[in-house]
Order: sequence, then C-alpha cells, then structure tokens
Amino acid sequence: MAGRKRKLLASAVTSAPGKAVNKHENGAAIKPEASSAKLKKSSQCEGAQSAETERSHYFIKNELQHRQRKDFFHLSCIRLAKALLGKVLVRRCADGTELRGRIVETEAYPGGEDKASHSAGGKRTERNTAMFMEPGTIYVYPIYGIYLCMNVSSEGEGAAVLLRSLEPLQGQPIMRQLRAARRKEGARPLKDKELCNGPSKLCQALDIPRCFDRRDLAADPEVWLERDPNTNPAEPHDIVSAPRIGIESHGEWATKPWRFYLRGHSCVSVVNKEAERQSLCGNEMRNLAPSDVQSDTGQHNVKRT
DNA sequence: GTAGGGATGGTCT
DNA sequence: GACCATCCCTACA
Repeated sequence: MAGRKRKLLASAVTSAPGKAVNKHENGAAIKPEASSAKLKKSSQCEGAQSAETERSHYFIKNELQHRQRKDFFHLSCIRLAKALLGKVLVRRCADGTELRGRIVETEAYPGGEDKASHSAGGKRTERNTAMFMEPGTIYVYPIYGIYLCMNVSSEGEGAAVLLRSLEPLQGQPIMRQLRAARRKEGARPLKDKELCNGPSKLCQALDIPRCFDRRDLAADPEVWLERDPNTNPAEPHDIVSAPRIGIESHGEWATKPWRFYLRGHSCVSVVNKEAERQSLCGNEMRNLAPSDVQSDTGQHNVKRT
C-alpha cells in the first residue's frame, strides 16, 4: 500500500495543472476533454437518435411485449446465467436514447459454499445486500477502485449472475464515446466488438452507475432486459461452460465451470479453447444420451463406461 | 494476437 | 494493510 501511495503521489506531481481529472457520474475519473465530450452528449445523442429513429420506434413498440418480467429471474443461479445468454440489456439514457446489447457471456456466483462469491458463507454486507434481494435485483459494485461490475440476483440466498460481455446492438457511437472517456487521448478507436467485451467495459459503455445497485431489472424505467425477437433462444450446444475469470486464488471453486458464453462469438471477453473442446465433446455425447451430460451445475459429466 | 506489467481505490479483516 | 469477479498500454511474435 505504501508503495502504491508513492505512485499516486508521483502521478499527482507529474500531472500538469490543466490535466486535473474530473469524476464521471459512475465514480470513475475522466479526462477534461472527455468531460466536455460528455457535456455534448445530449446533442450527440439526439443525432444518433434521429439516425436510428426507425429502429427505436420498432424497439419502443415491442418493449412491452419483449421485456422480461419478474418470473423470468426466478431461476437457480446457474440456470439464470444460461438463460440470460442471448437476452438484450437495454439502457435508456436521460434524453430518451436507448442503448442495447445482447448478453453473450455470464458467470454464476451461487453464494453459500462458493468461496468466490461476495456472499460466500452467507456473508451479508452493505455492499452485497442486493445479492440477497428478490431475483432480478441489480447488484452493482466497484472493483479495483475505478471499475464497476453489474450482476443480477437469482433464486438462492446470496446468489447472483455477473454480466461479463455484450454484443452492441444499438447506440454504438454513444457507447464508444462513453468508453473513450476512460482511455488515453489519441488511442486507437475501439471496434464494436471491443465496446462491451468485459464486465466493467459494459458498465462504461451502457453508462451503468453505482446507484443502479439494488434496482429491479424487471421494473426499472432506465434499465431492463428484453427477449430478442430476431433470434431464437440460445441452443444448449451453443453455450460453452468454462471456469470463471479472475478468481484463481479460491482453490477448487476457481475450477467450477460456471462461466457461460456463446460459442464462437467475437464479443466474448476470454475464449477458453480447452473448455470449448470439452463442451463440444460433451454435447456430442448428449446427442446420443441427453441424460448423461450437463447437470444443473453446468458441468459436463460425460459418463465413461 | 497475445503476454506481461502497471495502475487504480473501495472493501474487508 | 491485503485483496481484488479489471482494464489499458506496450512490446513482441
């Protein structure tokens, strides 16, 4: 910690007066030029909106019939993690602009014995209260000081699903602008697939602030989930289950295959080729004997006779 | 494209 | 004071 504080002091000293950072509304530091860009956001949103008017009308017209209601979230953690794949996360900005992204990667954190869960051992704190609330409750928490992650609570005490990656569907220019606010000036422009391919990236791109914590995803006017009318629900053989990311220090729990993603999708944050090979093998087996593989824990328990 | 290293500050013990 | 469900940049193949 002392070493880190020295770094902080050094960076503060080397920062030119004009380089003072501001605070983004989600608590993240942003550069002044990015801040001014943010101020221009509403007018740019209007431009983007007019360019997408036809599509937005389509979405608005279909919102009521496609929005996922409360009962959708009443699933076990692992089932919800899989069910969320292919669904569309919608963020309505203050000016009415809607940002949309299809969920392509999730992680299940069932709580209880799972030591990698914030709610491990039934531990309940001010931070993780949302994990113990009604299924469908949003859990937003800060990580590494400057980033946010978004989860959705499920059935089960202290259980939640982390949203890891989205495929941008609508509002990419605004997403790119929001993401650019945290990057170096002059950095190469982000490709569409790079806008939301990480848990904190998607929070930045969809402008998900910390204050969304404990909101109801089934009833909130600013953020909700939709069924994608243009695609069929993800088929089981399209889903890869792999160990979760960033929890290597949690022993056996780090090996649980509770990360789920759509096979071959370019927006997935980390591809696990070994898990893909194994799940492909498992699915081939399932075609022969469906009951032999893929338990509710997401593990592909191929019977070896 | 990918691996490695640095940066960041809230949360918990 | 240690840990952390991450990200970005740079260097290199």
